Amino acid sequence: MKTINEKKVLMSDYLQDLDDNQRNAVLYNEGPSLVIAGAGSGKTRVLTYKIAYLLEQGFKPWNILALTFTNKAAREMQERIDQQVGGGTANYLWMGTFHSIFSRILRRESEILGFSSNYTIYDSADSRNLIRTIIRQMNLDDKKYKDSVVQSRISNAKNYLITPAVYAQNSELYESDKNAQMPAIHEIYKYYWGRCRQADAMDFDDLLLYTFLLLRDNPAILAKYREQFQYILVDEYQDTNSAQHTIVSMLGKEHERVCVVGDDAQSIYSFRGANIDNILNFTKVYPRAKVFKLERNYRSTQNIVSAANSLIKKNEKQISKDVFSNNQEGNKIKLFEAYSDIEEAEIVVNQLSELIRRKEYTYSDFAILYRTNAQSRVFEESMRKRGIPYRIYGGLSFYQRKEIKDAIAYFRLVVNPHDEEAFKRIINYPTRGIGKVTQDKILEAATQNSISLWKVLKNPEEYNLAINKGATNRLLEFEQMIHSFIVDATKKNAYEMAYRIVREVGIMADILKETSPESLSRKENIEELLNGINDFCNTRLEEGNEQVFLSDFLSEVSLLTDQDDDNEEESKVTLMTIHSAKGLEFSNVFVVGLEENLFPSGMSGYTPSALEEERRLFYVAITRAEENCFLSYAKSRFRYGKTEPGIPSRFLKEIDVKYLDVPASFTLGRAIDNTSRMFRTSVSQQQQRPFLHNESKRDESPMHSTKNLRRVRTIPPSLNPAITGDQPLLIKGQSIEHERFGLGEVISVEGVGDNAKAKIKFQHAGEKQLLLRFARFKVLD
DNA sequence: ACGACAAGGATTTTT
DNA sequence: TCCTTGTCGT
Repeated sequence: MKTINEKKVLMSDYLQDLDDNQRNAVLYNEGPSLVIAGAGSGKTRVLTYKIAYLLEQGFKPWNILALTFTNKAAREMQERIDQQVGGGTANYLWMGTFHSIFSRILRRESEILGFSSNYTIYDSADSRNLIRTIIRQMNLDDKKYKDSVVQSRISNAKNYLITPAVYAQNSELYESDKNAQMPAIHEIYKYYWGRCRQADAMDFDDLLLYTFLLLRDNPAILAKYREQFQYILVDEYQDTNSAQHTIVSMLGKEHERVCVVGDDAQSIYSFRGANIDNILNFTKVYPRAKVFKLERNYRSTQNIVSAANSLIKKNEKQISKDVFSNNQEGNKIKLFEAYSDIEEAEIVVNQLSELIRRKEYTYSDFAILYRTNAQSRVFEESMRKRGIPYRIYGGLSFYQRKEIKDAIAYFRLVVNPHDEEAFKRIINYPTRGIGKVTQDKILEAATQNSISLWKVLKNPEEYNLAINKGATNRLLEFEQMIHSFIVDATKKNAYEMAYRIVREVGIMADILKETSPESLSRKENIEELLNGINDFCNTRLEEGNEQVFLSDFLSEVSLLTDQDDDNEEESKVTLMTIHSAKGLEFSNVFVVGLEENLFPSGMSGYTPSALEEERRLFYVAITRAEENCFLSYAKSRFRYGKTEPGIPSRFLKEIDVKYLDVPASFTLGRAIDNTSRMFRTSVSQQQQRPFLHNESKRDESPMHSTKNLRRVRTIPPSLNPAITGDQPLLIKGQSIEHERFGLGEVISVEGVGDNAKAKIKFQHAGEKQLLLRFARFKVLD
């Protein structure tokens, strides 16, 4: 079905792997270009081939800036480029997420902005907590000032490059805040800004905003990066916010070798500040821009593509395009109607098992996509009953678990003692008799004097901390403990430090004093974390770094989320939200819960622009399917502890009916049938409900404990036993197999014993310098 | 300092 | 209904 295959491509003929439009997009590099890449049209292929082509044309990898939204996308692209150009060249590309690339720049240039190069990155929980603290300290009514709302307003401001000073002078913002009963937001923002600076911390939005300020206010620095980034590529341009858009324009200003790739029809992140106008207006901002449209869908059947087209046609705001498929016509999209959410799950699971039985699909060929995570439960239950293996995406990620955050908070404090959020998190965890009263006093003193909590702790007398002898001693003890870590952290490697901290600080002891299954899982998580740090160290050492510090680990980890590609062998049905499914594809897709007030979401307020985004979301959902797409809705649904009636989603009527296979009972446009709602609460419902929750509670913990842990590999930290002797282990010309880099040949060896290094040329991973003490490999001949 | 209990809220979430 | 957060009593 796929006309383009994934085989390794030779330099000379890879362009033949592209269709005309793709090839034109790859070959045009004279000025700005916009590649409109319809769903399934080979967008990543164009990007990777383009970069390979640029390298071939003589661009140096470090002169190419390629920005993505996820680490995963960056990683995948890097791998694919590496396969094409080899030699490890791809490692020198400036390729990564906006946030990781910008944080790299900021660490380098931090001083001029008044930050240290070890600045902490606050995640959104940190920033929300700080905002909550500030609201309280300002004696504002936290009923009116909801931390999440304030946070999102501040975040929005930052995404539009509005600093606190500018915010305070903007009457429009003030009016809007006043109307929302929150006239003091500009002040909260001001304090929040100052507090982050005192803490030597940036939140995610700051990484963009400070990059902008850096470039705007320092012509020499701007010139330097303009010169460095000779070519700029941006993936998923429809998801960029104003800050990202502006920074890209600044960097690309002179040469305008800017290529952005995206699909306006798949813009589904406006709630995170993404501005669809960035892609819609690209040609206005860059009048010379050449537009390439990739309209051939290689993924889905004609029916699926046509159905999706007929839906998205209803949107006003879009770039005209004519996506088509030359694949088989395929089956119509089948619509299922269910009485209840439970029945919906039954129908879906039945259909799924039937297809597996008949048509040689395996579990991993199926995805169940929904609008909200809460919808997963019934499907889980249904599949569990039938013994169908499944995997749920979403929920708490590894790095959001309490024990992991606790441990990392210690690491953070050691690397940057001014980190307020880390400080507050662990000052009394594990319990060491520093209670709320003492903490509040420290916080007050720090706020009054505009300094970090750590400075107060270092110098309690100077700030007249009115605390008793006992508390003073305990604070001193804490300070000394952290101090001793700080001293070591610039000498010892990250793993050693982390291990020591986790043990000495008493986190492990605290976890182990319980014996529940949960605490076992917590212990395992901490171990995973340590193993991950160990892995991280080893990788860095193999790459030739002399030493790897805790700060090195932290600067990476704060921008990681574990959108793991899980290497699970077992085939499983995928359950996820539509948002998380973007970019993925499955043979068979079920899009469920197509009801008013759910999809489109009731929270959207049904404003025209929100509805358009919901519609795009539906478009994304349908276009995930390669062969079969199924839609379903339930006439009643259990939500927030109550059963609620469901009306078929308006979107169902928007798909041209000729691509649909609808049940006899379903009349498009019909008003809901009142009688059918009444059935919902009858027998089966009431018996199944409690059963469902008991079951899921019991079974979920093992599922969750193993879930998401795959990010870090569990390899025991051991030195390579073969290397401990003094004799040279490797000789030039030998073949080895490395655990991560695969087959390779020894090019040269230098040093002996612990310091022995070898240069290895790997078949796929390019040339690498390995410190043999740490490298994990075996000699082949 | 911690457990028990009530109250309130409840999309989506690449970093 | 479930989760998080805050308060109260010990």
